[in-house]
Amino acid sequence: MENAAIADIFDEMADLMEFRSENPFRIRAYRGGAQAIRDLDEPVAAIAKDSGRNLADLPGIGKTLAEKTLTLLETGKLPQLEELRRAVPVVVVQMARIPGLGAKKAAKLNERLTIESLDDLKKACQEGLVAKIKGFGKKTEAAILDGLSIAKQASERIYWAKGDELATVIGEYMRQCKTISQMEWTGSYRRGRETIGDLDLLVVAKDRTAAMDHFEAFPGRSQTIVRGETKISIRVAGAFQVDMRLVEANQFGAALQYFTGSQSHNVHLRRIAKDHGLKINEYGVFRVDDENQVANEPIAGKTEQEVYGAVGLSWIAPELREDRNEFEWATKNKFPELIEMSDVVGDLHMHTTATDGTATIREMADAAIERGLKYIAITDHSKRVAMASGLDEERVRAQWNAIDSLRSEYDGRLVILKGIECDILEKGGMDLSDDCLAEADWVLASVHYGQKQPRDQITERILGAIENPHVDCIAHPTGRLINRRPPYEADMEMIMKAAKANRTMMELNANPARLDLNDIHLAAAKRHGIPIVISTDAHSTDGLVVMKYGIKQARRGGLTKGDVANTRSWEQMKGLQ
DNA sequence: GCCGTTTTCGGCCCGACTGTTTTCAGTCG
Repeated sequence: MENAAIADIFDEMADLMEFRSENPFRIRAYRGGAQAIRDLDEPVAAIAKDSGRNLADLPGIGKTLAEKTLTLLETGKLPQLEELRRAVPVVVVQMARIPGLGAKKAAKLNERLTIESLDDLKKACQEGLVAKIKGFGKKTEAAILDGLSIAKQASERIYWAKGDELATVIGEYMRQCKTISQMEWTGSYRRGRETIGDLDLLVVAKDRTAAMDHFEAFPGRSQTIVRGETKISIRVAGAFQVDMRLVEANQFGAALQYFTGSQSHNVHLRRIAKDHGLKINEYGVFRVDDENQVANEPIAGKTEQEVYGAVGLSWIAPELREDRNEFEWATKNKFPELIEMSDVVGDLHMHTTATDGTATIREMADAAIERGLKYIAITDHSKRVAMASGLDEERVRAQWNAIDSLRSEYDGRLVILKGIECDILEKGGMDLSDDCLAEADWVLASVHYGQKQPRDQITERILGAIENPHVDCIAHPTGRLINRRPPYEADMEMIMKAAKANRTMMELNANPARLDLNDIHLAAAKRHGIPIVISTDAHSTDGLVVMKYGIKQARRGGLTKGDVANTRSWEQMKGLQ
């Protein structure tokens, strides 16, 4: 059983325990355990097998969760989970996803009314039955009816790239509001998570009412969820939630830290503050005396640097704030110097009109020069990908000849490499002959068919490609599409060991729907010492723009310039192959 | 359920907003 699957089970247990009003700290412990296992950069199964190590030594995992993990590894099942699933009706879980309803209210509704589906709930609201229950009223009833229609949309997380577009549009609109003197996006968007659940804007404004009015007048707004003294939430583009918080200028750093999260990062930071006799909230850092009295005046808060500095830590890049290794690094002030967009000098995965791209080699080359790149590899599909009219050996050689004759024209400006994205066949082996692959400057190997093969089979296929001496890099190594398609069942630990042993690189595909490898895998690859290649997989000249999303993901994985191969010149790259 | 320079019990991050309340629970982040 993979780490992610075990983590999902602990998370589900935490969710279900909420419906049973269990001790909230016990619930938090399960969530903490889930995160600890999800964030491991090695398989928990490997630790369990190692007689010299103990699962309970992992932070956040104690005796109980260690035992449950072992049970899951051995049997694939957990009796306590089955029990919880039986105890909590599915419809209650569904109800709790409606904005405004939580576990407690959903459980109460189920207890007082006969509700077996969301349709039953709708009917109960329409008949006025909900408003009669103690603790519920007319407004809650109306809110549930409203929430029912957007429950699915509202709970959907969007790609970071899509969030980036929205944030840009809203940001430009908000900048027209003259009373706003300071403004910054916070939350998971600032941390660069691959998906975004909502957007959070932090603002300093002289006239708060005017700032809120301006926000509420955003042309894309469909609804105002709440509006108070310091916080307003609206829905835009259908059901997507955008929050704005107003703070004083001397609180900006504290609020920025607070709202950037992650939640578990904040919990950890506040615990450290407590040990220092301090208290951190969104208004600043405050001294707490022996009597537990909190001082009126903050000792820090204007900048994030001040806030972290107050507890003896150096500033932590938002991409690292997931309560993984960042506090250890901050204590020693030994952070990885995270990669920057300007470090990238080459792009080694792109398509042309020869297969499913929309631009010619020349157009891609010109676009690459405009972006300041020094080299690109043209990597069209191989023949197995018939849908994209993949290249057979004759056509790929013709393309390489064309590249040869273009080279002099681009001499000194851009190196164009003869590449291929060669399919790893379902039955194993490469789609083009070794003789052919040997003629290429750059060979990507990737799985497009038979993605649902069992673990052993698909792992073997990928291992075969890694061991092929002509293959330079494994493209989109897990095949996942965010929110749409799960990763291959492949054994990533085995794949990484083989990649290291065979000097095969691994791709971070920067397409916002892929971002493959993910942050955890990137950290694992770094631990193994495998060079990562960040590539756009562009199918048009505009497609080259996605490199920035890859950089964001790489930073979350803790990668430095040195960890990423295409920050080197092509001459130096050849040494890695 | 986890954890320990307060170590085997007793804590566990912190606050805004809403609705239905007459002082607070639930939800959300």
